[in-house]
Amino acid sequence: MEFSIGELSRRTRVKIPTIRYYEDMGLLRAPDRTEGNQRRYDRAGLERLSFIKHARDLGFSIEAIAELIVLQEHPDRSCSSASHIALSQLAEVRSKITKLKSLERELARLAKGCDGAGVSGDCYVLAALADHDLCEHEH
Amino acid sequence: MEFSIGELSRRTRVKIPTIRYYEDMGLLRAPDRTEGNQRRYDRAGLERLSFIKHARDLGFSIEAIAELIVLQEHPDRSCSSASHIALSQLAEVRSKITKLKSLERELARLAKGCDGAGVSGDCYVLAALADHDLCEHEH
DNA sequence: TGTACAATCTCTAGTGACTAGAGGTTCAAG
DNA sequence: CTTGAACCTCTAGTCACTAGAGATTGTACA
Repeated sequence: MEFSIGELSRRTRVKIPTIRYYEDMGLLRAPDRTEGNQRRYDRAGLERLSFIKHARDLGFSIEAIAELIVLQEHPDRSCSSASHIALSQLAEVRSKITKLKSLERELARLAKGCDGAGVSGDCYVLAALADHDLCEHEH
Repeated sequence: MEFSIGELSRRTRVKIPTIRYYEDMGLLRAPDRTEGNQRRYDRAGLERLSFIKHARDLGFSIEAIAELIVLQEHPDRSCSSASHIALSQLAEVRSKITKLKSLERELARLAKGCDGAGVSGDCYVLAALADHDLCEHEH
């Protein structure tokens, strides 16, 4: 079973330039080529790219994914760093959520103060941005 | 009252290269210079930069901030676009929160499956990333 | 007034994770 | 054998900065 890069792209929903980018970054092995120099992937390539896609969707960085791939290729090594990577990603996601929630509160308050009907000289959005004291919380 | 760029940076907690970047981007007016070509800011510059910092902290893009500044400088114009900008920023923040919450659930599950004690051949984190069927939800 | 040295200047290049486009070549169906 | 979709490489652009080189200036202290 052999796939062109387009076929691989369709199956994984990863765009073609992104696939080539992952190859450049060393996440994907350079696949075999046709005589005319076009990439031909096999099942292993498909699985590897699915792994990468899945990890990217979960917000892992390219660097973290590279580490995870090394672990995957050495099934005898301790997986403590895999666990560590996942936990720190989780911590990061949680801290982002916390921050965004505070932004949400602030923005909702801001937006409620202005219905867009007046002139900008009276606009609460602009006033609040200019004067931090109008904020309820620090951010 | 005159500030050097360093003093302005200290007061606003915006880094010096970032201040110069905002000037390049047209968010900050080019301030007066000393004879030796160093920037000297006044109160207006400080207030403008505080406005920008505040908006950036709330996640507004440079482009959106530029629009807000135009409105600020024309107090007679309708503020409907200010309201629109704030509302769409709010919508974006909310959609990010939703996405991150779903990632959080998935990552928590992933991390719980591996305590980091085993070898990576048995690692649930790696297995789950390789096989999407092990996920509870689509993402 | 001299001298250190911290602060500032401009400029280029790098970050992460792609995306867009130019200009050329190859594959596969009819 | 022809057509045209798909592929190739390469460069440059995105966003909002950040880092560093190499030169100049401002200021506090002796």
